[in-house]
Amino acid sequence: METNNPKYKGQGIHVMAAIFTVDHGITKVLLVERRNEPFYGMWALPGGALYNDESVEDGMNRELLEKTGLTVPNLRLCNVFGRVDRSPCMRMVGVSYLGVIDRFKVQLLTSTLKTSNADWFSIEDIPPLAYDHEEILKDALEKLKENIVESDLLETLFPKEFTLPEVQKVYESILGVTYDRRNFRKKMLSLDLIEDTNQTAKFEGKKPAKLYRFKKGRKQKRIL
Amino acid sequence: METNNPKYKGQGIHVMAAIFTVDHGITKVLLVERRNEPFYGMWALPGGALYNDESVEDGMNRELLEKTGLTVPNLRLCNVFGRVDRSPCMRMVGVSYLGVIDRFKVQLLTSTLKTSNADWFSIEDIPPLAYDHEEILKDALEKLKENIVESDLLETLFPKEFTLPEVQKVYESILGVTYDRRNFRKKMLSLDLIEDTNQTAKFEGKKPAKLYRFKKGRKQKRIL
DNA sequence: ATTGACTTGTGTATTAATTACACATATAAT
DNA sequence: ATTATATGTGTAATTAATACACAAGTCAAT
Repeated sequence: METNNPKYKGQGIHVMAAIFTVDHGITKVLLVERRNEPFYGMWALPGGALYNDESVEDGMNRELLEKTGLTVPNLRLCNVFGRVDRSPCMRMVGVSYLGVIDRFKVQLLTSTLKTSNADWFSIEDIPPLAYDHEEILKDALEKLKENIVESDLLETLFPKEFTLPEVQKVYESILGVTYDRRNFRKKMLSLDLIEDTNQTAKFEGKKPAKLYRFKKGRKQKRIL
Repeated sequence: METNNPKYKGQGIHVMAAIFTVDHGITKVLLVERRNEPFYGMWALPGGALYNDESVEDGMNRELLEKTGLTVPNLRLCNVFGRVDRSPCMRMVGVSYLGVIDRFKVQLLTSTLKTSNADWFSIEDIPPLAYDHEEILKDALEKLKENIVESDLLETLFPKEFTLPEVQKVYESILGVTYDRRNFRKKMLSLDLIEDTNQTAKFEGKKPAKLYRFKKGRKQKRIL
């Protein structure tokens, strides 16, 4: 077979994830600090080399768990990075994934075998990244804007109850726009996606906001 | 480096393209007949193994050219197929691309070193395909429906002049819907994407239709 | 040359969706 | 009690999408 043809020899697949969160109106991304060469000490998107005995998606989930302790639902393919020289050691094709999660509802591993730190960085203030991860992150942010209008990605951020001002703030942060509160509410309520829980919660400390939840068994829908 | 770790050894990347065309109102896809094992004699999406000295995109373009003689502009990433056992010989991660082209404006190579035939197949009547290409094609067709509303994909089908009934028929074929002629025309003309050439051509043999062309320097736009 | 069949081109009225906009209410802090 | 702040609510205006019918250019048949 072609395994011994030098044309194809020594290729590998690199998976990495851009996991976003919204923290008090600031869109942030999850980065890890490398404990090994190459790029020792630099920050990077969590990820690593794909094993032979796992699917690409399984590899992505394994790497995320190993390097950050997180299991992120609704991960989706983001892009493929295929430049010949994008990795200094061997020919690695990069496959990026996109996800969102509520950083306050998960516990981050800040040190693992291969990472010496992990943290959330404002997308306005990203340190220099290993490999071509700056390009990959920039691309993922564009895809995030296209994808956040999908209801199931939103549910990943709000798996239980949520208030409408919370949801609005997420959209405004990620998309970099502002919406009229009445129109946003009207739109969300008209989609038959969420239901009132008849409870209230304080979102930002003043008048209590109504709590909603996603309806069961709904279809994925475009929200905005 | 990790090259000798059996966990990562013997991985490869497979690129393949789902190239669509619309032929007299029928959506068709380009397939090639394999001249080699595995899957000898079966039809498959054009593609092959990525070389070490080429980017993923370059590899896709090379494979397309080698196996079909075509250069397809505006090729775009479609999906990644990462199951462990999707290729019988070695671990191959599949990367699929999506494109459209006017089959009457290109010359197809019907026999090459690795293919004994190439042809356009109605998407309603696809033969059994090699590897997991049936799944990949089905996925590509869904993505085509999402992507055909982009102006630059449309321009690949109509690089020079075109009539509005032609464009409408393409949409109706690919999306499987019908549009009111007046509303379709109004929408297309309102987008500031196309301009009148002040010429006419016969589209389907009766009253001559006006010829339009895409404006230069326009931005990509969502059409429907 | 006339007729019939076929396809293209055109405008308006209706409906639906989006946008713009102002005030009352619940809570916390003083 | 007063003040500050964030939440909840309805209606009018604008814009976009949809529904719909007839005239005109070409070709083929007579």
